[in-house]
Formats: sequence, structure tokens, C-alpha cells
Amino acid sequence: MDARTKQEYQARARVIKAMAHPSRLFILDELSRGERCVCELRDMIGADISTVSKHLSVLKDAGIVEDEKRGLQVFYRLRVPCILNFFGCVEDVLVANARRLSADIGK
Amino acid sequence: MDARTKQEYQARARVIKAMAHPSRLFILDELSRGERCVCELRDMIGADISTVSKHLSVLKDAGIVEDEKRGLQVFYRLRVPCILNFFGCVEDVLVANARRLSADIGK
DNA sequence: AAACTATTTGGTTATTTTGCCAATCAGCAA
DNA sequence: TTGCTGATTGGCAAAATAACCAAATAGTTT
Repeated sequence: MDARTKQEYQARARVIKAMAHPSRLFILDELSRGERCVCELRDMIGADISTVSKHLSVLKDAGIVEDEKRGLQVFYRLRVPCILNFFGCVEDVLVANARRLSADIGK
Repeated sequence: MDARTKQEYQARARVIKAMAHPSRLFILDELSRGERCVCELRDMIGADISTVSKHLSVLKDAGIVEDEKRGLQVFYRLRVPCILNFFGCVEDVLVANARRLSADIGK
């Protein structure tokens, strides 16, 4: 794998890594239904607002979400909607895992 | 977010986290073209074979790939092909990022 | 059985990530 | 200006990841 190819995979990994956290997945799922301010997300997630803010900045740095300040609040929304395609496939993996698990128990 | 919902997002994050590494993304991309043995992947990635083996076990534990031993070699293949849908979207994010970057420079 | 090959596992160290608290910043209201 | 609210930033300790080497395992060949 040459240096150029390596960089390409690093760039891709950076995007996926940004999604690889329960709270951040939740945020993406929620934003798929429309924009939300930080305080709404904090209420739903139940973590410190600084924690939620940092999760959002991870998503923003990766280019997955964008923000807009209106008055006191900052609203976040998805920047690239295709992100949602991910969920269906992840669900497929989980279903397959569940099936394997019950098959293994059957043995 | 109740405990049950939290667990669901944790399960999803586990799958995505398994993909969130350059070498593991490369492996998935490569496996999309057919099964490969560990030594082939090691040659392509250029890391220690123990490192590659551990990456593969991360993907396997997540239920994304499966392995089969034939003779001395262990072959890995994708277990859930829809994983590949991810790449297209990740690419979209990267293209959008590149566009934003050049727009910012233009300012 | 002994030597050899392909892979996995254990252990160590370095690095990254996470989550909270405290402090700061930005916008609005009194 | 002063205070209040929403959000971000800096800093720290705990936890999770990553890569390598060395050792162990499994299967082949001689």
C-alpha cells in the first residue's frame, strides 16, 4: 500500500471514526429528523453539555454536520444526508449477529 | 435516553467502530473483491502479521467478516455485503469537504 | 517425531478517546 | 453595565486502541 493509498484510507477512516460512538450515532439519527440545538440533544442524551458539544464538534470537523447560531442557541443539521444509509446496513449486521448467536446456542 | 435505547446505540456503534480504522477499511474494500488469506492482506498492508490478525479479529467479532481455515491458511470474507454502501457515502462526505475547503480558500 | 509455515494470543508501551469540571465566550435582557 | 442563558474550550484522569515483539498453536511436510 503506497503512501497515497494510505492517505485515502486514513481520510475515509476519519469520517467513519467520527460516527463510531453511541452518542454520536444517536445525534445523527436525531438530526435525520431535522435540525436540533445543543440543549435539545443534551436533554435527550443526558450527558454534560460540554460532552455533547465535543461530540458535535467531532461530527462537524469530519464534515458530517454543520451548525448555525441563531440567538443564544446553536442548531446542528446533517450536511450529507446519505449518512442514513449506514443505519440500515448496520442493522443487517446486528440481525445476522443475533441469528448466529441463537444458532450457536442451538448447538 | 433510556437504558434500552442506549444499548441499541452501543451495539450499532460497536459495528461502526470496527470499521473505523484505515487498515480495516482497506481490508473490507479488498474482501469486497473476494476472499483473501491473512498473509495476502499482510503483504498489501505491510504491517506485522499479528497486527493484521488482530484487525481481522476486530472485524470478525463485530460480525462483519467470517473466516475459514483451509490447510495452513485462514481465509476471510465479507459476511454482510451491504457494508460496501458505506464507501460511496463516505466519499460523498470527502468530496463535500474538499469543496468546502476550496470555497474557504476562495474567501 | 522434527522442522516448517500460517496464524493467533499475550504482554508492553505509546497514543487516542472520553467525560467531567471549571473557566470562558457570545448573545440577549434588565 | 450587570446578569443570565446556551455553548465552547482547556485541562485532567480514566479507559480504550494500536502496533510491535515474543511465544504459543495448528496444520503440513519430511
